[in-house]
Amino acid sequence: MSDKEISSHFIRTKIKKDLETGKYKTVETRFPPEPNGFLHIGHAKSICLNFGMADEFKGKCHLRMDDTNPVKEDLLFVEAIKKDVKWLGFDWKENLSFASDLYDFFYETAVNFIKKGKAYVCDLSFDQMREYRGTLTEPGKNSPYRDRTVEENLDLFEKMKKGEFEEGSKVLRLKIDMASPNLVMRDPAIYRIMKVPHYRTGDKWKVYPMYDFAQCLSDVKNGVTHSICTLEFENNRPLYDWILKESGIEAANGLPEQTEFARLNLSYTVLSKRKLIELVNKKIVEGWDDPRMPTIAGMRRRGIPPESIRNFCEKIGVAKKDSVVDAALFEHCVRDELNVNAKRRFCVLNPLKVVIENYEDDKEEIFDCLNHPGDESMGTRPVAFSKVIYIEKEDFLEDPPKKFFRLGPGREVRLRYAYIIKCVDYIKDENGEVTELRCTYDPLSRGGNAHDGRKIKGTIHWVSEKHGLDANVKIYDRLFNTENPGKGELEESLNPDSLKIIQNCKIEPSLKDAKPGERFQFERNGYFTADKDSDSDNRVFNLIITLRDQWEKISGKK
RNA sequence: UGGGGUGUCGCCAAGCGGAAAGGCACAGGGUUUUGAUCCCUGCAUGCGAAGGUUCGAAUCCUUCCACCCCAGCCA
Repeated sequence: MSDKEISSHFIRTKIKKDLETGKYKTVETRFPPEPNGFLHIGHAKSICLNFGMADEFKGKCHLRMDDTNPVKEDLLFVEAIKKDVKWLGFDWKENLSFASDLYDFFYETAVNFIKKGKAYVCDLSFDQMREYRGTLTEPGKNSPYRDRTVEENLDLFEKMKKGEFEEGSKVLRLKIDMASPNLVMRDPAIYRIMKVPHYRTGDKWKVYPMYDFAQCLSDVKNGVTHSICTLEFENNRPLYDWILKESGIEAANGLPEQTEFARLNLSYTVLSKRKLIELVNKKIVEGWDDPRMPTIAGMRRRGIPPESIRNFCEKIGVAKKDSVVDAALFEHCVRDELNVNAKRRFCVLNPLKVVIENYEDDKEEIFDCLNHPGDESMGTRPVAFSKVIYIEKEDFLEDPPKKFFRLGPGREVRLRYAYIIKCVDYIKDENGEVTELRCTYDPLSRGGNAHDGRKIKGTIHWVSEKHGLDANVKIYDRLFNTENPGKGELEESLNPDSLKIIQNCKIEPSLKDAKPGERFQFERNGYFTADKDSDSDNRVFNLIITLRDQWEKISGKK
């Protein structure tokens, strides 16, 4: 990729400047997911940004599990996250860490805050706490427990840790300013009692640190310089800075600095963890890796190449403006990648039988078909041809319009790589549905070119009845019908046709042992990959994405 | 009506005082044994609005408007 393709964004500009001015000697970033769900395309933006900046400036990027809430987190998610980051093409090397590894450090730091008179144990209930906090327009008031002595606080916090108090009865708070116009600074709670075992530390702890406390401390501890997060944490930045400064911690790389960017929103899908969990729990989709999900796992199963996700993340840019990226841009990136790398194959989705009357009954011919018409280095594969073949039902019309470049009574069409055929008759069943075509072929058109130079406008794909194999194909479409399904109930905007299963499709023999992860273009139909449930007895393909279809527009307009 | 942010083409997004990049989408046209790909062409006298400063403003100043975030012992 050449430099001119990469337009700069404000974070890259900032890092460059920080390095030039010597503010930081090195760049260390981090991607800090909470292991309470699967990663999605929105996370991919953050992953590409964080790992991307580290790579570009020869720094490091940490993968840190932000696990400070034992009731939500699970090892299952940790493993899924690691798999997804790796699949996307990033390597955290030795820099994998867990906030939970730092629990002792957090605790000691909290104790130091108490000793300095900067933190206190507060007995206010949830409701009282809310009352004392004030509102957006009115200042809060000091907690009656705010002036406990250092000794008392130390003793109480120690007892909290030992589990001597009920959950919810006490919290440890920072002593900042209850009148601050920024609610985050109104004596935020940094430790709460949770008598819940943690998936990594077991039942060692009865108190757990909260986000604001753990995030900045994890960052310094990791040696992070540029702490990149999303816009909603902008209000938390003063607290991030306050904690680091007041902690007095010396950092080899200098204190980390938080920079916020706008999270990704994509039209026609949802990216909030809550909504995604809802889709899974309500069984609207088959699971986190349902190919319709915007999760990394779903996209992987769908067949979307990781390169296209990375390219997409580069194309959308990084800024501070709330925005909704057009799903069409993502689709473009997927097609762009697949067009270059997917091998071409034949698959007839809705078979219509064609008998070539003047072709010898038992004759067979093998055609060498290009794996990629634009890239000869990808080679060829042999495809067998015979008297009876299948073509797409929609490639024949009884009464075709002038612009229909396919088959109709008396019309000619080219069978790709094979022969020119002409429809001489067709058979219908009692319902009036066309069930079989009778055609003749032009023996002098072997390979597809007419000997007399006549122009054949249409070219269609085909599969030999004798040689072809059966397959089931899952045709996926967007999960939602509305641009912003995030508003309102999910059910209201679901696309009822987001999954259609087509059975008894005909595929060419070379597709027999296609494996998940191998991606093909089924010519004229779209890009497909073998599903994880596919095997050589029961082949199942997933539609990754269709080809752009000009005909759809032309015919739709008439 | 507290504080923090953001407003440049339908959707993203460069630009940072010298005179509106690029991508997607869309619309034309060309090539084509995938109605795919590819290749041309078009697409903001305008930068949320109004004033002002300047020879010159999307870029500086003033006022206004719109939208987003914050009152979890979530992250």
